[in-house]
Amino acid sequence: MARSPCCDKMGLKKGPWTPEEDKILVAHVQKHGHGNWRALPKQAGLLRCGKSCRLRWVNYLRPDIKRGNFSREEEDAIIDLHEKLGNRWSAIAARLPGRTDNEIKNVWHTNLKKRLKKKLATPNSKGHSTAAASKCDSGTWRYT
DNA sequence: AACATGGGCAACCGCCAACAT
DNA sequence: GATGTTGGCGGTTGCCCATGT
Repeated sequence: MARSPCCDKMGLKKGPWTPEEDKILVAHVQKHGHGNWRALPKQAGLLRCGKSCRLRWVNYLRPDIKRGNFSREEEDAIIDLHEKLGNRWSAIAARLPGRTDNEIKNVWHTNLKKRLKKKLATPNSKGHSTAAASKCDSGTWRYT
């Protein structure tokens, strides 16, 4: 299938978004919506590709996004959903209002790292590899 | 006080599926 | 039905900051 020549276009900005760009994007989306991400940056006067705009909006600028630390309940929900759904971050995010797939993915990776470290530090269950994880009834994780 | 290391997060890349022509 | 376009998703990378040495 054809690949979309998105960010490789010359003259498009990459890297962190500035507050000015955020303002422009928010104002444009609130006024016109985001029917066409590809056309949006041109209409809004942003030197970004549509993908970049969409990502910024979905992961950071959306008004319904809940910022800040994850509660214990949310973490438990992520763990539970991950067990059921696997790495379907968007599906998990859909069940956690105000959270984005990117955020959940980040949390998972950092938590997984922590848990792996913990597990290696306290090898109370011998012979487990690190290939897969499963939840025990106590809420702790086994990497089998 | 300076440097090294690790963690957390935002953003990018590449692929795929759905839709349009 | 074939081809092109767009949006969406998951994996990965790079930067910044906090902490340790």
